[in-house]
Amino acid sequence: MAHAAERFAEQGYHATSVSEIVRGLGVGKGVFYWYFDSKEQLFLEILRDAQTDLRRRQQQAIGDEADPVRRIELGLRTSMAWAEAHRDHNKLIELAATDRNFVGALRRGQDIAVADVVKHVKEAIASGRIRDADPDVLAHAMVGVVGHLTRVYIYDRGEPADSIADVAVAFCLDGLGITPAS
Amino acid sequence: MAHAAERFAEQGYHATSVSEIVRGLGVGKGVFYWYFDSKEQLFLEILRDAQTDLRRRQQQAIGDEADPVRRIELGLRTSMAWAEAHRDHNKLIELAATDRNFVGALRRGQDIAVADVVKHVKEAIASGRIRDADPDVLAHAMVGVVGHLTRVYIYDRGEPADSIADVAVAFCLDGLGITPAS
Amino acid sequence: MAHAAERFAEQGYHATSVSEIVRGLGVGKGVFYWYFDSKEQLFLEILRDAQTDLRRRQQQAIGDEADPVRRIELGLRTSMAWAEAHRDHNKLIELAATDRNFVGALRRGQDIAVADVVKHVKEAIASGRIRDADPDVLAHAMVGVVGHLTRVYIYDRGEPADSIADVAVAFCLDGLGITPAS
Amino acid sequence: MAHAAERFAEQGYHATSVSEIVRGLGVGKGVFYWYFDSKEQLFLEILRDAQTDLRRRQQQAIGDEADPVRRIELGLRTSMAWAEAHRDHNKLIELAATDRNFVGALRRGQDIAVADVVKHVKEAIASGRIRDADPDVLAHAMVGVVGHLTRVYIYDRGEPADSIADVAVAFCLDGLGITPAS
DNA sequence: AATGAATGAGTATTCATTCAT
DNA sequence: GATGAATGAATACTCATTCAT
Repeated sequence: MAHAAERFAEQGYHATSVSEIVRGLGVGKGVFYWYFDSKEQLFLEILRDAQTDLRRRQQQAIGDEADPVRRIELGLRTSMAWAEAHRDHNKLIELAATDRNFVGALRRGQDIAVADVVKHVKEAIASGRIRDADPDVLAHAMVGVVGHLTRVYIYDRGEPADSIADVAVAFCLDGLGITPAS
Repeated sequence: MAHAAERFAEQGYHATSVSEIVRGLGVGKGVFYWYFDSKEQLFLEILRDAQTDLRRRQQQAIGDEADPVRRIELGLRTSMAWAEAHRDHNKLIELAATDRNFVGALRRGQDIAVADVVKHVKEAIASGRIRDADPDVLAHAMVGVVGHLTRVYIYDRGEPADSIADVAVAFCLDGLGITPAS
Repeated sequence: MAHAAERFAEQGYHATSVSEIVRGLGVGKGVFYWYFDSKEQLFLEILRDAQTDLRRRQQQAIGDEADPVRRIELGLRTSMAWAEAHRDHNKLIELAATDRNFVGALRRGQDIAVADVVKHVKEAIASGRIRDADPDVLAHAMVGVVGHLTRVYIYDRGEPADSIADVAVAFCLDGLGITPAS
Repeated sequence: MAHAAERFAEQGYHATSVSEIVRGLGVGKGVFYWYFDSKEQLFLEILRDAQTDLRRRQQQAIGDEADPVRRIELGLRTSMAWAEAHRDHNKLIELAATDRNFVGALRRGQDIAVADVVKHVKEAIASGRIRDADPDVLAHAMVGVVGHLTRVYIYDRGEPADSIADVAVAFCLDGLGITPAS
């Protein structure tokens, strides 16, 4: 799966053939179909693992932090750090977004991720720390910021995740209309 | 080109065959190759037209507005309105981002679009209206917000562009650290 | 036809499209089909003209020469000179030999050409100037010599026709078992 | 390869489709591309094998014959016998001569074959058995005789190789200006 | 468990030919 | 006489998937 993820990330789903994947591993085609029903299922499996892994990292990072705003910040930073460390898997997530066959599975995972953020946002709104707006939209806005900045700065321009994360966090927290913790 | 854009948007580039495009138009396969050198060139042509059109709309919308912050806001709103009216073309732009063959052409167009925004941001920073940060990153952050909210709310959930644009604008302007015009 | 002959000679029959022929002439496709029923018929027409022209040249060259051996020699030399001057048409003749659709037409012309030579050979045999062998075979042997030497020396190596013709004639006349005219 | 050679010989290279080749063998199209990179490569492979085989036969036939003139004669006879037994492969050689894509490969093989003959001719000239002329031209003249007589008499008219070989040999040896071995 | 030869539907593209203008 | 847009059958080639070994 790691090898396949690499190939998919580099060349896209269609441009990567099963032949190429197994050749790169030095195994026969039969063994591929022993473990996976189809190329599509392989992709979905990698995708699910990626989403699961990202979520676990975020939960670890947030730990038992009490401040919801701080939790949001940790989530954003973890996203970018994870994306930097897992280029291939993150590329797969982008890939899945533009393919009819995968967009469903992708969304299921993303809904969960967004729900996590929404929880923190709601809490912060309740305590007056964040301007009163639709928490769902706010969460998605942050997802958009982090995703795009990752793509442009970390992937395309090769900048370090944490320096760009500083700007992303500043933009997002301001965008949420944060009032400093009293 | 309109019909092809529709098919590409719906099914993706690879899943849409030349056969299908011409069949849907009730014409022969040869006529396709009379007008386009290849399926790839067709896609690129549609992509370029889409990017050109979006940019023209933005320039029209901004007109000769003097306030840079207001120009940014108009740009954001126009993006979302255009995306709502041109679902297919916007989908194509998303598609292009995940395909090696198109990402180059896409980026060329996007660099121009971002440069437009960066100009306004720089001006606003110079006049102290926006927090002093890398204008390039700020512009990209806004692109991320608008793109993602469009995808999720306008496309997937079918909400009207202007109501979601209000939230997007609020998030972005706050994210820029705007100080109200004195 | 001259232009088409050139293209066919250079690229072969299949590799030369009707589009290319008319484009090179700056005319539309319609006019092509006004003058010719098909690409195949065009080829056959050029072929027939080429064979006719070669034969006329040979008859002119031979004139009313009385000596049959001398007539043979003149025929051989004229063949090579003509091939040098009409590279394209000669190439077409070679091309026709390997294509089912043209080999029939080609053979009809070649049979006539060979018959001309056979006449001289028979006469020379009758007068004891040439060894008594099947005149048909002898004629074909000479056709083989001239054709192949033309291909190799005149076309591929660009040598002048008359110098190579000297050797070809010597080989052929000796091959016929000529006894010097008494 | 045998089946493909047959189809190519009968219909020509372009008129023979990969589909037809595999259909005739009762196998799928994929298996063709498992063994060959392309239709072109298949043709080249058959061509090379044919040329290699012909040369081996000639070398076997000549053995350690001491007389260069006799070696030439054996070479000529072997050529015609081989052509009779390998109609398809010989046709392919003719086909290759008129196709830009194959003429290079063809020539490489033919240069070797001619070089073999030239060696014998040179030796015979040195010992005064053959008239002093360019041995290269003489060799090519014989190639022309044998090739053409094969085409006309063995292939088109179905005559036995050895009877026509007698005439070809007589013509060629006379053409070389042979003086009987003293 | 594993191989890799075999399948065949599917793809992009070409090109001789037609015909409304 | 002439144009060139339109046709569609045909072509070489790919690749996810199967299955006898």
